[in-house]
Amino acid sequence: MMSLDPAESRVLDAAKSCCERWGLAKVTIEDIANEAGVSRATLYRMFPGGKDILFEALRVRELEDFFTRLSAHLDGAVDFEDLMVRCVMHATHELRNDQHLSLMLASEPGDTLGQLTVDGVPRIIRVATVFLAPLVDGYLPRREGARLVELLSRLVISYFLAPSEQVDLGEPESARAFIHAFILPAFQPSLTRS
Amino acid sequence: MMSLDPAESRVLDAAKSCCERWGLAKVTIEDIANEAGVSRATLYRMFPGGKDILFEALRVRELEDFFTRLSAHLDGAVDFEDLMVRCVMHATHELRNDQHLSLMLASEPGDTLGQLTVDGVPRIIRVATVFLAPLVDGYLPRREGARLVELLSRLVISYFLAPSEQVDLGEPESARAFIHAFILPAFQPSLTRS
DNA sequence: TGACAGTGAGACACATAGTGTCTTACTGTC
DNA sequence: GACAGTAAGACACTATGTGTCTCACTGTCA
Repeated sequence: MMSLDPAESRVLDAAKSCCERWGLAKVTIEDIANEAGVSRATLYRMFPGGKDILFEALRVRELEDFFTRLSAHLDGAVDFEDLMVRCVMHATHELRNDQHLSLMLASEPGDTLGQLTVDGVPRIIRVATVFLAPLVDGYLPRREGARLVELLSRLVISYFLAPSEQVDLGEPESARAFIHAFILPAFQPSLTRS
Repeated sequence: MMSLDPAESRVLDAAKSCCERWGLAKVTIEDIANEAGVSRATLYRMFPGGKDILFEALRVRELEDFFTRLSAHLDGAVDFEDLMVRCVMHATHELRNDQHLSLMLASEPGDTLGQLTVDGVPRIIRVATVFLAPLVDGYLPRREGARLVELLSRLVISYFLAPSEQVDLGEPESARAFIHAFILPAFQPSLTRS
């Protein structure tokens, strides 16, 4: 999406690492400014509104990075089913390997869960749609594609947070079976090809 | 040494884990009280003086635990040299494997180094002497024993903080060679046996 | 050279959070 | 039923963080 200037990016990196060290609740604007090597004034100039706006920006950046990495794994998909399977599989892997996320879940479960299940979900779905819609476009009408992306986003998050004994979306066979059983039937009628 | 009552011990555990989560600078008395499941009032009753006194007590406890574990490895020593070698070896291992210590060194290098090199050293040497003097008593006069313990304490700390390319006090052969070359000659004349 | 945008430093009033001390009421024990 | 120990919370005080400003400095353009 829109790329930040290097200074802003440095500040977000600082926010991230401060957050990992002390937890969201304990970080101060001053900590972040020091870590980034900028003055507090500059930080307020970049992110007017302070901590809230800053961490909001950080979440947006992380989210876009997430989907950028995810998209990279989706290029070679040979058909619709394959695309879906890769999508949920790699999204699941990304979530499971996300160092920052697991630290946040450990130290601030409340806020972090909120970001994954309540407050943050609309944004997640919005960003997911922006990134994934182009890939689905070849297979489904735009509206159906959006519905699909939303559905998969919710499912991946749910299975990540509360793993199932039946389904492991990180495993190719399991993911494929899942997609085959629950996703394809619902969207088959709208499929414009493959 | 003197054993704390269970409640005080719980508070110190809480202080330790809070400290690991947020760093010494960011912990509040309230955090610790909550973690320990006691009221702030009780905590002030146990440790009048607040945070300083509390963390002082924690350091004392950690130090005594350290030497208690160390002593356990020293029982089977067959002669003076063997005792010295086991001592520096296991002390070095303890330091290297100390989770809490390495977290502190990573997140608050300044204060932690202070505790290992400046402010804390007198206490370390005092506690080391109390714990180790009895073991050395059979070999050296009391005064010489104290000098030895102090010397070894300083050396172990130094080699732990700044590993040498020549010497690894965690390795049996290296530790033995070191003791043989630098410690024994200085104390041989005072040795009352073996 | 002189305007200019961006910055760091720090003053500031304000808000929030933490501290240390008390009083009160509750709980279990002897 | 006295007693010790505690939680809860009121309290004044302090420290820390916040958000906004001003000002002086620096490098970059014309």
